[in-house]
Formats: sequence, structure tokens, C-alpha cells
Amino acid sequence: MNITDVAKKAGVSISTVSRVLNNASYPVKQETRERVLEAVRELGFRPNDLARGLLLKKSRTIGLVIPDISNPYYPELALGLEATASEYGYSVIFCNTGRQAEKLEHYVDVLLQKRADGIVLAGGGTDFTPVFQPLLDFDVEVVVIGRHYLPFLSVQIDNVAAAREVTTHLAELGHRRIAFISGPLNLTSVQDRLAGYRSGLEERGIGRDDRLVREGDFQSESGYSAALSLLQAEPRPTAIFASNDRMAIGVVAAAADLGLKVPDDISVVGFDDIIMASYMRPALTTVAIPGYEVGAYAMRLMLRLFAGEECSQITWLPTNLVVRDSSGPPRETEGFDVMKLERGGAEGRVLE
Amino acid sequence: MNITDVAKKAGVSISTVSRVLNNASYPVKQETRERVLEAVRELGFRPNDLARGLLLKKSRTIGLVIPDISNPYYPELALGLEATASEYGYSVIFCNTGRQAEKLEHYVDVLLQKRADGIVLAGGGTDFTPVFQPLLDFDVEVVVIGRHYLPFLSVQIDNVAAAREVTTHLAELGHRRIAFISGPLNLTSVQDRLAGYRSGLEERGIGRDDRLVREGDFQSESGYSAALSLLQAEPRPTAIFASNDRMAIGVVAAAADLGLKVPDDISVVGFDDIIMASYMRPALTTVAIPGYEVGAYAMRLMLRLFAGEECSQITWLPTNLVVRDSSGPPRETEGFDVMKLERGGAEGRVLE
DNA sequence: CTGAAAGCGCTTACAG
DNA sequence: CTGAAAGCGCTTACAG
Repeated sequence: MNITDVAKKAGVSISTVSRVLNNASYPVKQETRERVLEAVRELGFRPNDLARGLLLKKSRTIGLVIPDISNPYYPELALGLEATASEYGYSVIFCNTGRQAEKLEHYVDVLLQKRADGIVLAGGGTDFTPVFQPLLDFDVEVVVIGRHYLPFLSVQIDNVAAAREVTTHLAELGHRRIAFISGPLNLTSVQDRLAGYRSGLEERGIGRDDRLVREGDFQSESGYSAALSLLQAEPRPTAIFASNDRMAIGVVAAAADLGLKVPDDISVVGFDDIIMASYMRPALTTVAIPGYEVGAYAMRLMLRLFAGEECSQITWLPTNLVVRDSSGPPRETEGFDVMKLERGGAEGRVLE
Repeated sequence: MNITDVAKKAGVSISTVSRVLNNASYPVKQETRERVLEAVRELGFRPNDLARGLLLKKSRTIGLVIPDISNPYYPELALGLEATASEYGYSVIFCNTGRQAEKLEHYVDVLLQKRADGIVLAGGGTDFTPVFQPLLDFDVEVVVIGRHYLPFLSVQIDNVAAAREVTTHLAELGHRRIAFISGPLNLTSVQDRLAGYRSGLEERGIGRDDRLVREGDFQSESGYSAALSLLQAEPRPTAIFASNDRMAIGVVAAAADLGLKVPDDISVVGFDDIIMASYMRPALTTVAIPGYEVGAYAMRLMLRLFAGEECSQITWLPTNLVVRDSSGPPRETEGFDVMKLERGGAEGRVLE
């Protein structure tokens, strides 16, 4: 069933049907308009967007390329992007790369073939440069999330500042031995968080000790095992800053398994503020990333690009340190009872 | 840039270009083939899928309509679906209804206009019947996840059996006052879990007490407040079965806030087995739903429908009760020390 | 206010 | 082995 069937049924030409359907302001006799609408309703006609797109060179489709939807940050981002897209009549094609370079290229190919109007490239861990040429060659708008590449616009959060804030928060509580568990170090966001951690230490005059830095992989398990090793070393840290919440949850589990209390024996801070963070006991201190807003903003940027408007190269969206119960003053500052529990306690005090 | 440009550059007709690109087995002189491929490469040509789809009446696109991607079950499902889809050359359009009826109709309209080859309708809470007629009218395959509707195929998990298994697991540990926190009761999956809970009670000869049943909304907060009310009632339950993990996490938080130990004072079981479940302390006993498999299977079903193969109306995928540390025998069975903690303790023993 | 016609970029019988 | 031509279902100047 197509526009010709509708035209026949309504006794008009396909031009008129098209006008009634697409151009509300076009002058069509009221009676004709109603006849067309009636035919559309009776036939259950839905215009073929493939034909429309072919002609107009617009598919009303956005490609969303993300590394890993299992990371709870991305569903939020996808939600914000999709809600905004759908509000403006765009559909979102969902592409999950699993951080594999060949999948990135594959998805860009597919999206280009489908003539997506825009492509959102989110997350780190994959090198985007191999797809720059095709992206530049085609008439497609690109927005990058989480990193910045010169030919394209980007939406970012300030990982350096956020991690620095976490670190100074812990320093203000009295911590001097603050450990850091990174995510995969090939991610720029992770490099930035590490840099922010170090910058925070420096700002507070705390000497850098790389034995307190571990590389994780953003999974809880890696936070768990990194914490196990950190908490059994001597002197042990009084605070652990994990660069995402899932690893922080692993840290809390490791502390519990070692019989250590959070935050009395060990303060823990995460990053992301996933839902679970506020429902753990003690509730997790963490950095809230506005995932929904990031997605929504990326789509709004896209719409401005479609409209040919000027946009700033980088948009920084604010993070928010949410202080809950998993971070508190280290036990040492409260008295000597720490000695009973903590082998590294005395040594720890030397650092004060 | 289009197929004509490629043809010109290679000095052949567009027919030949098309054949080289799409029909590997079509007899084309080796030298011609190479000239075409060379031109494609040099121009960075990507065939227009809109034109292809218009002609072939195939868009190589699947619509995924889900209620709420923030529910951690759906990203897994989306991942399984998308991975399988992309493996077979299909793209996935992501549609999040937020359980709003009008959005469901909107998305079905959009997907029909985009001439999606298939539509996957997942989750409960929204009545699907209003979109049946358009779905039936169009040449589109439909797979339903989580419910069964006669005109369509479905992939389901057995919520009744899974909830019964949880309940008998708790009964076997010695629990008699087993509370249940449901999700939104308009969801068939929730109704099924409630039915399974009751069937488990009956199977173990435990009298039904509806004061032990609360309606939640799948958010942690509702589990938290339901647990607060359950745990402050008298006699209080010795076990709480929450019908998803997020609510179970709220239950654990409420128990902690009341100074109750899990599982000694109160056993807690969830449903879903989200990643967090295994990283809580105590780790959460819960029902694992194979989200990835459900998505992957739905896509495989779709492919079989495209191929015109016979498929069974309903496919049941297995759940798995994962017993961890949050469920254990009730304290009453271990001695009188319960009296110190539990106001309802003595009364509780009467029930034994 | 309405319609005939061109054309978007492909695939595929059909002819050679 | 190769090409000319029809046609998928639309939108929109152009003509009236």
C-alpha cells in the first residue's frame, strides 16, 4: 500500500496527498483535505520513510556508537539522547562496539550506508581516527562525547577537576595515604581522573606514592582485588578512591571480607553515582555524572548542527561530588585505638 | 556521490558496479571486477541503503521497544539483541517508552514508516493491543518478550516457577514468615512472581498472610520503605523476597538502618541478578535472568521468521536461583538470644 | 486550489 | 560477460 492507493481512494492526485500529509500550511480545499485524511485513516497508510529519505537526503536517523551498554552510565546517556531525538522526530540506531576497533569501523560503515543524519561517538578506549576520513567525506554531522577531536564538536565532563575534588575532599578529612584505583589506562577519561588525583595530592602537599595506585578495568572484581592488595600492604591507605562505582563496590566488599569498617578503617569514594551508590550501607560517596544530560545535550548540539548554527567546540557539563557515608576522617586522627586493628597504624601516624 | 560516479570512474555500467558489490557469484570478468573495486575504494563509496531498501522492500532494521533502559535488565537484553542483529547485518533502532501508551503507538508508527523488517516488543506495564492492527497490516515480523499475545511469537522466562523456587528455598531454610515485595502489579511478570510466591507457600503448607505482601515499584526506594514497614510490624517476617534486586538492595539498606543483620535477623532475596548483587556484603541471593540470551534469542527467532521457518509460539528460557549469603536460617531456630533483639521473637516461636 | 512529471540511488529481469 | 531500462514510493518545482 502506498501513496497512490491513498490518492485513488480519495480521488485526488498523489501530489495532493503528499501536501496534506507533509505541508499543513499548503492551501488545500478543506473538503479535499478531509477526504485525504479519511482515506489515510481507513487504509492505515504510513508513508514510506525510505522513499522520503532517498529524495530529501535525510533519514531522520541518528547513530549512537557506545563502547559498552553494560556500564550503567551509558543507558542513562542513551535515554537522554533518545528522548531528545524522538522529541524532534529522530530515531536512534544503537551500536555497541565492545571497544573493538573493527566494530567501530563496521558501525560507521553501516550508519553511513543508512545515511544517518548524525553520528554520536561516545566513550574512550577505541581510537576514533580511522573513521575520520569517511565521516568527513559524507554529509553527516558528528558529535563526540567524552573526548575531544579537532574536526568535531564534543561534550565532556571535567574528569580532572572532579577527581581533584574527590582527592581534596579526602585530604580535608585528614587522609594522607589516599590510594587510587584507575580504570583501563588507555581511556582518556581514566588518564584525566588519575591526573586529577595527582593534582589534588599536590595541591594539598601530599607526596605522590605510586604504590598506592592500581590499574583496574572498571569491573567490580578488579576493584575487589586491587583493594585486597592495597589493604594488605603496609602501611595501608586510609582512603581508596576508585575511578568508578562498580570498582568502589568491589573495594567495599574487599574491606568487609578483611573485617575492616567503612569509613572508620577505610574511606571509599567512587565515580559515576549509579543508583546503587545511594543504596549501599554505608552509602557511597561518589561523583555524579549527568549521563542523561550528556546524552540530551549531545542531541541538542546535533540539532543545532543540522540547523547550521554556530556551536562551541567543547561543551563542559558539570559533575557533582556527592558526599555520603563511605568517606570520613581516618581513625588515626581520633585516637590510639587504631593500634589494635591496624598494623600500619604507628607508621601511619609518622606521616601526619 | 553515487553508483553512477563509481561506474564512470571504472568505465562500466551501474549494473556491473551493483553486481560486483552485491553478487559475489555473478560472472564478471576479473579485470572489470578489480577496476570497480578500485573505483569504490578511491571514492570511498558507500551504497545508499535507503535506495536499496526502497527497491527491495527490506530495510535491514529491527526496532527494539523497551519500557525502561534504566532497569539494568534491559541493557543486557539490548546487548544480546544488538550483537546478534549486527552479526547478521541488521541494525537496531532503540525505542524507550517509559511505559507510556502514547509513546508505544508513536514508536510503532515510526518503525512502520521506517519499514523496519522486525519489531521486538519487550516488557510489561503497557498494553500492546492498540498496536496490533497496524502491526498485522504491515509486512513486519513481531517478537514479544516477557508476555504472550496470540498473534505473535514470544520469548519468556518462567516467573511463576522462579518465584516458587525462591519461596521454597526460604521455607527449606526454616522460614515461615516470608514477606513479598512485588513490583507494579499491572505487570504480568510481577503478577506471575506473586503467584509463584503464593504457590511456594502453599506447597510448603505455610498459610498465606497478605499483611506480608507489599507493592513496590521496582525502585530501590520502594523496597526500602516497604521493608521499613514490614520490619517494624509485629510479628516481623524472618525473610523478605523482593521481586527485583534494586528493591532488595533497598531492603538491605532498611535492615541496616534498623540495626538488623542480614541474614541472621532477616533473610533477603532479590530477582534479576544484576552485577551489584554479587558485590554487596552479604552477597545477595537472587534469581538470575539470562538477559543477554533473551535478547539474542529474540533476534534469532526474528531471523527464522524472515526465513519463513516454523517457530514455536512460546520459548521459555531458564532462570537460575543463585544462593549467596543474604539468605540463611532464621535466628529463632538457633536459640533464645533472638529475644534480645527481636520484639516479636517470642510470638514468632509460637508459629514454629 | 490541483495535477503531471522529474528524479532521489539503487537492483534486476531482459536482451545481446 | 555487459548494459539499457524499468521501477521502488515519495516530494516539489512548474504549469494551469
